Amino acid sequence: MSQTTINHLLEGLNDVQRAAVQDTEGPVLIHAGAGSGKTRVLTHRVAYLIQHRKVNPAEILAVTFTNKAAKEMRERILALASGAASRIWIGTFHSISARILRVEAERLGYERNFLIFDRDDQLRFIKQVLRELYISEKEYPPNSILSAISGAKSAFVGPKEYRNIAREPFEQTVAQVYVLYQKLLKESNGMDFDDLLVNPIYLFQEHPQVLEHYQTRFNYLLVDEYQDTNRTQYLFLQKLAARHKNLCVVGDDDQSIYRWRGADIQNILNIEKDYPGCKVYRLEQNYRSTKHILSVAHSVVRNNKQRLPKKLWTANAKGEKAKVLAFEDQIAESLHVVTSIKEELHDNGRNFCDFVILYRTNAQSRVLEDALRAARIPYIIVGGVRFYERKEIKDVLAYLRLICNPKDSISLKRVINFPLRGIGDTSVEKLEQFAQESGIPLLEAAGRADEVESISDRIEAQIKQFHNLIRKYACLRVELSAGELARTLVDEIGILRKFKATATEESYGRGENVGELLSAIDNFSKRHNSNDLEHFLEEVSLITDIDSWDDRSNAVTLMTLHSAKGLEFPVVYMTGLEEGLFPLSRSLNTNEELEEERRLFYVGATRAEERLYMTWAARRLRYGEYFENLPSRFLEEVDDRFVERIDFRRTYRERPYTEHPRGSTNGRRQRQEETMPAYEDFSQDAQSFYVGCEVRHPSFGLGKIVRMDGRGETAKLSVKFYDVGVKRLLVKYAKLETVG
DNA sequence: AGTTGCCAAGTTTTT
DNA sequence: CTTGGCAACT
Repeated sequence: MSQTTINHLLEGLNDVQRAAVQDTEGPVLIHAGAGSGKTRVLTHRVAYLIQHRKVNPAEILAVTFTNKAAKEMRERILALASGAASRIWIGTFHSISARILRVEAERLGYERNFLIFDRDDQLRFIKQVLRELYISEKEYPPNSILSAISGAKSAFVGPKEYRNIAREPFEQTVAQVYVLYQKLLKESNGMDFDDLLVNPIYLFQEHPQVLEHYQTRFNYLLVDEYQDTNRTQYLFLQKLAARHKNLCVVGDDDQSIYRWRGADIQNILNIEKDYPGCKVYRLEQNYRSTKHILSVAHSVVRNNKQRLPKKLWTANAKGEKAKVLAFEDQIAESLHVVTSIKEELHDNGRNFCDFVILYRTNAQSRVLEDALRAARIPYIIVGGVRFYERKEIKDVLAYLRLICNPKDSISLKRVINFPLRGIGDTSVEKLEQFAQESGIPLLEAAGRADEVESISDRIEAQIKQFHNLIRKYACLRVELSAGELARTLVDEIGILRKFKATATEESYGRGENVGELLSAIDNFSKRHNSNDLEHFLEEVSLITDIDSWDDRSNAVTLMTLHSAKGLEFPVVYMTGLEEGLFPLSRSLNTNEELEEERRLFYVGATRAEERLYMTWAARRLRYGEYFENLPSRFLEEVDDRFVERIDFRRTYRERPYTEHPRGSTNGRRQRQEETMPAYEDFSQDAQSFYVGCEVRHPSFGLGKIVRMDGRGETAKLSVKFYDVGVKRLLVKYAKLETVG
């Protein structure tokens, strides 16, 4: 490759970036602050490896956080390097593992056409296990058990180890379920998301020659968003890098926001210990945001104790001060966001796609949507109910999955009576029992329904018909493309006609969704020039909303703060900045959780290039009830040098402090007085409680309010007592007094 | 077997 | 305000 090309690769990089690109051998850790051009470093590094170090592209493995990021990286590398770059493996941990496991599945006792089960399927399995064990779902909620199992897998704790460390009754129950859950998954020839990460490690442990193959195969490893890897992912990388140690990880401890999902911040904090001789680079120049925006982000995140000291800087302009806007309620908030967008469009000549509206929880999107729709502003919403998780979509997919994988009993149970065939729960149970006794998959049992005495002839005929239907399509699969097959199937089971016949707006939408699914499959068939239904199903199970988010369409984007990671927008609205919502009240129990919320704020703020708006509402409708809110503590952590604060609330008459009969006089109380809007009946409260307030209860002792629903004497409080834990109390009845 | 309607519960965040 | 689960209908 010519010298000019190499220079071209290094041109326009700053000194640190250039050094990080050229330092290709051995372990490298790149601390990359928000907007510091880390994607640039990664892509240039890959291109540099190929062009300058003459590395075979097929030896490079690049791991990203989302499929979308993978796609982008591939495009950018292709632009820099030759077409050979298409042979690089780029993907998420999940998609890469799936790709490896497709080849190696049989070594682990799975079939190659194993399926990937999503959360919904996982819950069905858990429920089935609970039923078998006669464990009550009330006592042990399937959701909690699932999170426990998922947590264990993220920490690479298998069923046996889990059983050994399980102490409390809940954990022991989980241990029991865990074993059977895994057994059931395997019998269905399926893996859940976590298995995709765990199984390659088992594979490497049990088959050293396989590990060796992949170690040689992937000579250069690059990992993006390293701060959000978990223990299992760490082990995966460790195994692969053990020989050559050519591991380059890029991350930012301030942007670690997936601790709740098992991400282990130690992975980044300890990498220098784990990889002796590891080179460390710090990208601290930000190219994205104005000085003011960076200062806002920094003022908040600097309050975290668990963090590597650092400060981003930028040569960009100071820009406008960020805005902190207060509103009466969530309606006023969303209306103002719309007004502000219109102003920006008009005054600054922006496009719809320049805006993003961020929020902490998906439930907050509805009001914003309403306001945008009323103003006829086009918007795209990322997240919420995912397309591939909609009922009608999952039903059609369940057919396709069953056709691909006759062992998939979960899918079978989903569709055996959809559309209605008169095969009820009791018949399915009988069939299941028969399958279990004979040790055959459920579908095969369906084919032999005549052997089950207790099933009536009429139902038996229905079951057999269903069985034949699946068999027919299993055969057709060879002749038809995935698209044709799905279309024929949907036609035969007549669900589109059914949706049409129901003629409600809802069923109409469902029909449309199924139509959309069919064209997605068609598209896939064309794009891949293959009739491989399995590949489609795999892609579908690993796809996320952010992956399909189309940033070219000209619309305002709405998404959660979590989804926003890695993206940037000229104008950012961070909404719902209220104590209890952001930071979320559930995160106030431990400092670790609070710090994660703070990092989330940091991620949100650093998405902004030019303008940052932060809004909060004094009252917000939640669970169909209005809640009183205080502004988020994060807003108070920001210095007024960087923000302008505007209160859009109608000014109520000032309420003299003394009107509160028993108002205490500590500092906290006062602060609340300043920020709390005065309401008609507020002065009648015997006492004022607020989240974070310390209280005394005659029998529970001292505690702290962690949540407050409603106000006045009908308010419901969650109080975390230092001795007895969290209790739910009604102000009216509990004899609580404030401490101060 | 399937439909309707009531009640309870719940929301973090997602690969 | 929504969703899911369950019970009591048709």
